[in-house]
Parts: sequence; structure tokens; C-alpha cells
Amino acid sequence: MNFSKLLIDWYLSNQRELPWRKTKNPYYIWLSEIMLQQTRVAQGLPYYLRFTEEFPTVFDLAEASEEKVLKLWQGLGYYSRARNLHFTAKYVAEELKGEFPNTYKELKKLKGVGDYTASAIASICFNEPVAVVDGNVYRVLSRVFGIDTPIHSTEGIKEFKALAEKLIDKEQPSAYNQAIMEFGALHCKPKNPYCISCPFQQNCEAFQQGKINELPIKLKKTKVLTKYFNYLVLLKGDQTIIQQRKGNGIWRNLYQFPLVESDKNLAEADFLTHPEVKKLLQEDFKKVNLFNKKSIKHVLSHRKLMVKFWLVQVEEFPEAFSHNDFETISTADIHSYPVPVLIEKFIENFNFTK
DNA sequence: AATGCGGGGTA
DNA sequence: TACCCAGCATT
Repeated sequence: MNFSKLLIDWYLSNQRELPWRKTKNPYYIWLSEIMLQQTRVAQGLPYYLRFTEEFPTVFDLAEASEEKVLKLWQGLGYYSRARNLHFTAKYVAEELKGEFPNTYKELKKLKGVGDYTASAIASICFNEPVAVVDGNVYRVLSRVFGIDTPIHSTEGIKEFKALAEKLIDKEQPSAYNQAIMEFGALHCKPKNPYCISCPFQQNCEAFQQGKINELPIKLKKTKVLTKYFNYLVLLKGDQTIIQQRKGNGIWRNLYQFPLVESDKNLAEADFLTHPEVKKLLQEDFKKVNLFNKKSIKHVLSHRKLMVKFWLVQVEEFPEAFSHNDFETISTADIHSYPVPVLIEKFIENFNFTK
């Protein structure tokens, strides 16, 4: 079986028309690849269009503030990608005079660029025969070649990478890499793949052995932790208080309302007696009422958040909020801050201007 | 070698 | 629901 030829033939007649397929400019390819890490094309596409519109060159991206980059990234998730993107843009613009590295080895040194992304850029932009291995590749190869090694085990990572390197068309690595990913995304799908019209049907181990639904083998399921979030939405005329998240946890550098975590769901009576809440508010408020009676369930890949927004009307902001961590802002300006989708949805629902 | 990190589409 | 998406950094 000529695997790469069948694959590229399929690709030439089935590929989608996508904006980053019209260029080999490494800046645009890099941008698209970072955005598409663990992200579907349909979800990333509008962000790609906005970023290329707003930042036509790596210099434009480098000169922007991190806050602006995060704001434009808002809703795409995995925000470390945006911070690394900005860091690398500054590095390329300032240290490399705007010229991206042109080999796999050098590309991989860039922050936010791992094995997959370095391979993608090197092959697409510079014709280097290095094979990409993403979720699509694991699925296609495990099925066609009947490989039951767990894909994210140390052994699996090496085995699939080696096989991909063996299969790549060294004359057209760009077409091969994009072909196998496109084939996985459109044809050899996780559920209900189109085996009936598959060019590999005769050669596909999984199909021949009826193992399509068992491959690829994955090991671990990430356990989802439940947490209880209480946001304090302080209201003083048209002013409120926000804070920027610090540390290494979720939503780093994004903004939110002052947050109190609790170990369980808080009823209205519990809220005012919670030690952290008492510490923040003292007695310095007029009225507290709960915005959402039922907790909002916000599910992330590794976490389930049960969230309540508490509206706190004050004459003056309590002393605790004069700390550096907090910023007093006009509610009219709240839309300019990068926030998690959870907060954005609240802002949309709660009309600050009324 | 294992874990943390978002949000949304799909069946 | 559960799964998975053009993965990477950190420990």
C-alpha cells in the first residue's frame, strides 16, 4: 500500500478551503497552529481572521499590550497560548528582526512551540520532512495499522512519531502532513467514520478486524474537581471592583470580580457569615442580594465550577478593596478587560447601566 | 511520567 | 452524558 500517495490523492480532492492554506508566511502559519492546538478549526477560524486583521505582521502583535492580546483571545481557552504567543512575537520581532526560524530544531525552541507545532511550521513553510503527530494522526495511524499502544504513553508517543516519520512523503511533507490531519478530521472521525468510502478500507487493520470503535487506545481520563465560586459584584453608582487573576492556575492574567471560594454551595444566610466574606465586607454594605438563585454550572476539561454572583450595594467601597489587587473601574469600561467566558456571560446578562 | 490548562461541538 | 479537538509547559 502506498499510504502517503492514497492520502495525498484524497486530500487534493477533499480538502477544505482555509485562509492559512493560501500562504506559506511563517507568521500566519505559526498563528494558525497555535490557535488550533486542542481547538477545532471551526472554533479557531474567526479568531484567526480577527488576529490577522488586527495584527497583520509579527511586529504589530509584538507592539500590542498583553491585555489587548488576551482580550482578542477571550473565549478561545488555554490562555497560556496567548501569553506565549505574545512573548514569542516580541522575541521574533525584537531579537530576530521579524524573521521566524526556518528549521524544526530552531522553531521548537520558541515558547509555546512543541513537537507538533515545530513540525507543522517546518514542513508547511520550509518543506522540511518532519511528521506531525496530533490527535488526528493518532487516530488514523492506530486504525489503519492496527496499533493498540496507548497513544499518550511514553512508548506510544515514540512509536507513532516513528511511524509517521516513516510514512511521510519526503518530496511533499507539507501536503502529507496536512492531508493526514484533514483526513482524520473529516473522514476518519472519532465516531461514525466513513469506512464505506475509505481509500484505505482494504488495508485498514481496524476495519478488517472490526476494531474501529476501539482504536485509538487512550489511557487516562482526567478527573473533574468540583469547586464553588462566589463572585462579589460590588456596586457603587456606576462603579465596580475587579481584580486580575495571578499565579499559575486557570485564567491567569484574566480579570474577574472579587472571588471567594467555598467548600460547598452557600445559601444567602451562609454567605454573610463566611469568614472571607466578612473580612472583605465588614459591615460596610447597604444590601446584598443573590443574582442567580441556582448556581451556574461552568464545566471545564478538568473542573466543574458551581458559581454564584452576589450583588453588593455599597455607599463606599469597603477598606479591604483599597488593596493593590483590586481595581476600581467604571462599569461602562468593563468590556475592555479580558475575562473568562463565565464572567463575560454574567456581564451580558446583568445590565450594568440600568 | 503525570498533571494542569478552556471552551465548544458532537453523538 | 462522555468524548475530543491541527498540544504545551511544568513538575
